[in-house]
Amino acid sequence: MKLREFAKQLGLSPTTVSRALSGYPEVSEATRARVATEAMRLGYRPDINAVRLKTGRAGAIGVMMGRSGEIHFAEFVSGMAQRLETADTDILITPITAHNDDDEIQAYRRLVESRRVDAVIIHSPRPQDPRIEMLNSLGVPFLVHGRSETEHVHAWLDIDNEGAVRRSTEHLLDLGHRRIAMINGLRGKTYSIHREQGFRLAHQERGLTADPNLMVCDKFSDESGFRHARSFLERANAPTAIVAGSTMTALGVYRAVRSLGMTVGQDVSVIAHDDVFPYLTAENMVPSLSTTRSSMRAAGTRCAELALQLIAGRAAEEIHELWPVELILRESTAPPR
Amino acid sequence: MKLREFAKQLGLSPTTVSRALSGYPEVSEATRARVATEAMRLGYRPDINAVRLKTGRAGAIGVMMGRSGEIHFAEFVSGMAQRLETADTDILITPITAHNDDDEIQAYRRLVESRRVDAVIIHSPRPQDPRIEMLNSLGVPFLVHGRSETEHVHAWLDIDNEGAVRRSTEHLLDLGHRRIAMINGLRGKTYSIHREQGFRLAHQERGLTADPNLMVCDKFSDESGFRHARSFLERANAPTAIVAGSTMTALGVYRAVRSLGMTVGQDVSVIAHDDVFPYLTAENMVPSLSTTRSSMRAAGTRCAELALQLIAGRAAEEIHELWPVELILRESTAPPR
DNA sequence: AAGATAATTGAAAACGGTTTCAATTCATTT
DNA sequence: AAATGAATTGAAACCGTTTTCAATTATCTT
Repeated sequence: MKLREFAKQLGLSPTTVSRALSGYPEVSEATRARVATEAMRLGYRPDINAVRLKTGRAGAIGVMMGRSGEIHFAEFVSGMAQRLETADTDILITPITAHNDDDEIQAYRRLVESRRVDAVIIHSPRPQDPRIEMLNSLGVPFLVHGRSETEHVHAWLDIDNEGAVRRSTEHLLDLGHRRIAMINGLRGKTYSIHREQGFRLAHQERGLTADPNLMVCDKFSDESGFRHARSFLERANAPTAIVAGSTMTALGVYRAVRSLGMTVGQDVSVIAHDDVFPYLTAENMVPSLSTTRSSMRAAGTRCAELALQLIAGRAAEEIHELWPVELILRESTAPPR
Repeated sequence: MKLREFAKQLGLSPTTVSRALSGYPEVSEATRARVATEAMRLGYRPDINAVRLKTGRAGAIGVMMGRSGEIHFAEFVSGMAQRLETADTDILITPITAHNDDDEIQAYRRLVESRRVDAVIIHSPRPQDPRIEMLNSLGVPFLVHGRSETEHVHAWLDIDNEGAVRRSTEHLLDLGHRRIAMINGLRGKTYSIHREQGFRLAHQERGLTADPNLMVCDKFSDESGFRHARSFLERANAPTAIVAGSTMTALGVYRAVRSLGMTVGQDVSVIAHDDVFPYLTAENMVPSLSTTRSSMRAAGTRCAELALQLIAGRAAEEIHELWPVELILRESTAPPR
């Protein structure tokens, strides 16, 4: 059903009906109520594409999705959805399939220049991330989930990765551990750099030096956790504690520890960062896993809110949120043997 | 830049430019090439909303996302993206937040009646799923990932859940197990029913009866795997083998087995269904996990393809794909003690 | 009750493309 | 060279809304 037709059935002009449905003030309450009721009854709903064309608003936020099945992705998007369902705003998923930066830039251009989205959210930036300058020059509101060191203005929300790992490492050092390994995230990402910084700082504060041979970067997966932990623990001068990048990594670490006939929380302490996945909880692991915790879902919800604010005109330079991280001690960390 | 302006710069009419870019045959090759080059150079790109309005095609496929962080979701969508990136078709995520069917139906109406999407994909249907009749009556092309028993016509793609569990169970029975437990998926979903059927059939074929006390339904998570396995194994007449719903469930099952001082593959056999997540591989578990395997990402890719075919006009009644499942035996299944 | 003001309503012009139909150009045939 | 048909191009209508501006109706003053 079209507006024309619907308006005629009501004996009103399309103008008035449009105004009534869009909440304009100059329409009488009686009329508005009648229009709303009838729209429901007759099932009239504006063609969103006409609305978008006319208003210039796409009513959608774009999210870039990396090629590799990202474990965080579903939680983040689900969090976004929670905020956006009352905002009549859609979530548009765009795959980043590109192998070179140029292809990636084309993907953004497509989104923005053809007016598919009003704002874009990008993840896991690098310190000098070309995407940020790109989006800036495209003139589209965008939010960075994570941080970058680029001088270009950008709104961002990040968790305190440095503080998180600093605190986990301090905790392990306080327990008496002196050889601590870290299985970090992907090399080059800002969050990995921050985590490494936290790791080093905790050591420095105590006059110690983090051992570069005990630091490694890799993707967050059970398999990489296993492989690296195993390699660490088989060395002559094996670490007595391991800082893992995610609960999934920790899973592999646990496995590696067991596979060598050792016990987590006794022979080796393990602590990890937990993004809070409903299907894998640190508390339930055996032994329960000490973590730094920050909900990925909550980040998604907040990022959606901030993106809406950007669209509404809030300045990017005033949107910088650094979320603290909870330290939760459980059974997997204890003094070294 | 608008079409008018761009066309003027080229000294052509908007008509010709539009045709050149849309690949219509009646435009000379020379002109087409020039238009394409200049579009690239000057950065012209049609406003997608105008195109959508005029052509009536939304250029997007809608995917419903359950509220609870679904572990399968990212992989499925990522698979879809792989197919859709060359089809100039977007993926629209819509949260199903509804607690009652009515809200859910409203969500579909919104998608379809306001022409946001050309097709919809729904997941995990129940045997009598009201969504199917709903989408049918809305007249939108839709694809069901999973199966339903409704008499309403619908296109679907499903894996052979019954066959998968039948084969895993047969395998366990062949090894000599007689008390086998199953930790199934969510109650009421068709896939859970099919799996239960496979479980029962494998028993029946051998003149045995599946024990209803050893069958339970729950969500796929590490935690539920642990809880149920634990409860099974603590019973007087404990099972010697467990069929788990997912690798995540299996993780919990492994944990439960260990927590009771037993060993997977020796005291208890475990087999699970594996949707193939890049961050958690059955092969790497210790002991490596026997599975029935079917790639969720591949399903996403194929569902996207089928959705495009539906949009192109292919009849729903001729789209029914039942995917076989691989049985992969590893170390977690062995004869009972 | 008339005049002024405020509250509602409607007509028509966009928004930026696509597509129908008609006009023009070009190549081919006689 | 004229006639014919094919290949290109363009003018204008239209997709379904929103919004500007003008017109109408209701309410309030005096």
